[in-house]
Amino acid sequence: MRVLVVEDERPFAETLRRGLIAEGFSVDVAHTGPEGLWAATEGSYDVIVLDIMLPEMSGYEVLKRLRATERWTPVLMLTAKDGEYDEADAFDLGADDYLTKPFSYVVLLARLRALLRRGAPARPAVLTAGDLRLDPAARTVHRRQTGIDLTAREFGLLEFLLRRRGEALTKNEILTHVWDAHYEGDENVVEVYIGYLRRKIDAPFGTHTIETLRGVGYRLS
Amino acid sequence: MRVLVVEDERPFAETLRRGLIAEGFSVDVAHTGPEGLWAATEGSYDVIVLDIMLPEMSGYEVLKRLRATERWTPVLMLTAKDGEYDEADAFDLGADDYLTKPFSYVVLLARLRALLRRGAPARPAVLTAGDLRLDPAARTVHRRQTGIDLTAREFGLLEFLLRRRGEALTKNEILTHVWDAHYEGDENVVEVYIGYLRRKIDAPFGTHTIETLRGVGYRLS
DNA sequence: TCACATTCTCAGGGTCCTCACAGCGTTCGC
DNA sequence: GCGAACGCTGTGAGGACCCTGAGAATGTGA
Repeated sequence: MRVLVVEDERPFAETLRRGLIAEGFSVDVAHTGPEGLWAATEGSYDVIVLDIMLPEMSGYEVLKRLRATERWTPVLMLTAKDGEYDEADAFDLGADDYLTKPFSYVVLLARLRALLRRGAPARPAVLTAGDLRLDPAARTVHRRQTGIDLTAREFGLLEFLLRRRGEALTKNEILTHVWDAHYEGDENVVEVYIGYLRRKIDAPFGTHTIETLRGVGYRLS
Repeated sequence: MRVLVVEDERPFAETLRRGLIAEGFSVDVAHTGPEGLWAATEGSYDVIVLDIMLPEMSGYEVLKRLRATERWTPVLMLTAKDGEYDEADAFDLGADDYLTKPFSYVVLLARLRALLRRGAPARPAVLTAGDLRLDPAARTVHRRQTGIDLTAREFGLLEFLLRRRGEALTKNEILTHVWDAHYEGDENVVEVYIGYLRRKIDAPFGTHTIETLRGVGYRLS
């Protein structure tokens, strides 16, 4: 099992390396963000331990760029308690687990093994946007700790928006994907359902996830 | 496989050249920025090794100008540890990888091979002009770190100008492309929307992106 | 069969965009 | 330096566009 450790504090990285090797892992270490990104992209690791505070390029950025290349190697992020970034960000970007420094070595090992057991997901199982999470398999939606009940249509719409997060989507596009390829009705039905979604996923939380692009369609942040 | 090496320190450039030839590459060397830019633009290389510190024109500038001509040859940048520019800049400008001097020759070779395997990246989706960026898919516009809100018409106009960057465009041409092929109204509407755009993308930033060509039309730098 | 949830249609109302127009400033030719 | 052509911009009307509440139609479970 190959592990990549991206960590700039050399003594700490060295301790980790030795410990993991003792456990039978094969370990590579990178000390900067770009170095880590390159290794993660080119090497074939089974799991990556990624510090958030890194020189030159943050772990945050490394993870983002790695996922942008469609590589879904499990990543365990190390976050400082008082850091600029937190767990929400980590999950948002596609981290599979995280640990807050300082942590016990035993816990790290346990989490690593858990990640390895799980294996690399073909693609992230859960779709997220900020603290909004949608699990297509379980057909559940959560914001923060709260579960949200959606009807089938609402769920389909939200899933589509999440899968194309950040893209501007026309009502027509939405209709053909969420409704039917040859749907003949009025586009207004999309507006109506966007309204329903907003009342369930935004209004109660004071958030503003779905943007209206006048004359174009909608976009999920 | 053709490699272009742009590097001003001649002994170092020569060492690189010999090494790469020994590996079976076909190698050209340029010793200044303009020379390198010309070679990169005119020749058809599979990969370019580009030093950042160059006489006359920095590697930074060479890369920017090369990408401005819509050439997406993979570029590996060589950065000095204490340099004025860093890796973040390199990536931002469209470098595909970079190495910090001093580096091991073996590492350079490995990275070069990785770049060649990956092949030339597809043309990036975003349209840019200086620090102005427009993403057609997301329908977003940014200048520096700031997001800019545009109406549908404004967005359509800016996208058209960006796609034909550097070209002189008559109002008529603009009307038929951004408005409608058989638009019957006054050409003044173009002037009006150019005005709107300038107030949003130029005035707040003290820039001057859209030129007026009196008696002709407009041109985006 | 009834009650309820869900989907979808429709129309009213508010908001923001688009564009015409006219006056003013700028540039250019003579 | 003058006049005319050209471009810029403030104002405001009209309308396209979006949101929403009401309720009909359809589906579903008890």
